[in-house]
Amino acid sequence: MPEGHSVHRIARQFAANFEGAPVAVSSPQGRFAAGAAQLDGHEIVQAKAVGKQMFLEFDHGLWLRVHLGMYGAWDFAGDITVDDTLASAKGRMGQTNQRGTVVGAHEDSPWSIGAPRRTRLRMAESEKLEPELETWPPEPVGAVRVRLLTETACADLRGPTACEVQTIEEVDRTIAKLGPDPLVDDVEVGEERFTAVVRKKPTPIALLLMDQSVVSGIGNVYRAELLFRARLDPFRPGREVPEEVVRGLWRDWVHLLRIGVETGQMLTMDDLDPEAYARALASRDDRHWVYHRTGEPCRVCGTGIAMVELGGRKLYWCPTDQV
DNA sequence: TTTGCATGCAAAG
DNA sequence: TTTGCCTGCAAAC
Repeated sequence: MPEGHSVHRIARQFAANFEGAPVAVSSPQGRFAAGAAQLDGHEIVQAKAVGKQMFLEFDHGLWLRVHLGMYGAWDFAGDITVDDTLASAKGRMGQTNQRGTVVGAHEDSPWSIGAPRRTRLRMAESEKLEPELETWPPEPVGAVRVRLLTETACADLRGPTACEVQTIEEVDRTIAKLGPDPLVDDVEVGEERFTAVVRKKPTPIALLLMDQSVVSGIGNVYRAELLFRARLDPFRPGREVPEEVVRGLWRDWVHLLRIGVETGQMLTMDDLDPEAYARALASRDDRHWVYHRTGEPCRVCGTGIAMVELGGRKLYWCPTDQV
């Protein structure tokens, strides 16, 4: 269940492991057989992420567009190398806590990015112990929509909302519909675009933050946390939010997205004191200000965290602090 | 053991 | 506005 940070990490994985070599493209599940045939045997020349969408450019000018949606995930296998920006996640892999649980198994790792998938993680661990028992290429697990396979690396996609072949014109059209992404667009230009749009709309700011045509990459977790960090009423119409507060939301998104891409986790309490922050890092249940904390006391004022369904998604906020 | 929920979107109705 | 995508997990039986 990825937000923008996961998709940028996936694109970096492809850039580090799949560019510049012929890729066997197949659809073990069958639903993408025609598309796979259009790409099979070509080289990936570029991996690009914009918001929650990822695009792989092949050497004959066709692109693969993937959107993971709620359930989608990529599983990587084989000789997967990570660049420096992903190395911290690799370092956490295989670490165990006192109960023997793999720390970070729910988080993005070099081997699995997207909705939680444990199967491939276990395979990656057993591989270290008994590499001679591993088969290559690995047997597809579940409904694999598309498999990208080089001599040394394998990527399986399951459960995506979107997986299609596009021309460059179609890619451009898709991207044109998206709001600014701090890791794609110049952050100053992005701030102006975001601020101008928000300040015109009568729509509640909570809905605008989730609107991918207003700003790219924010999902339900980051939405709730950004609003709390700004101490902003989620229902305030965009055009009634003071300009400096709107700009602050954008700048905080730039900040949180960078942390998310670096760590593979949606860390939103970095403004805590160091001790509390360390506790938050260590515990999955203690990680957010308001997200998924209905009825629990606000970490600042103690008021019960409120929740309503807005636009089909759950919105969490502190009715006392967010005004 | 079963049920329902979930970090999201697009297509169908 | 509703449905489908797919799967892991937590909560309820």
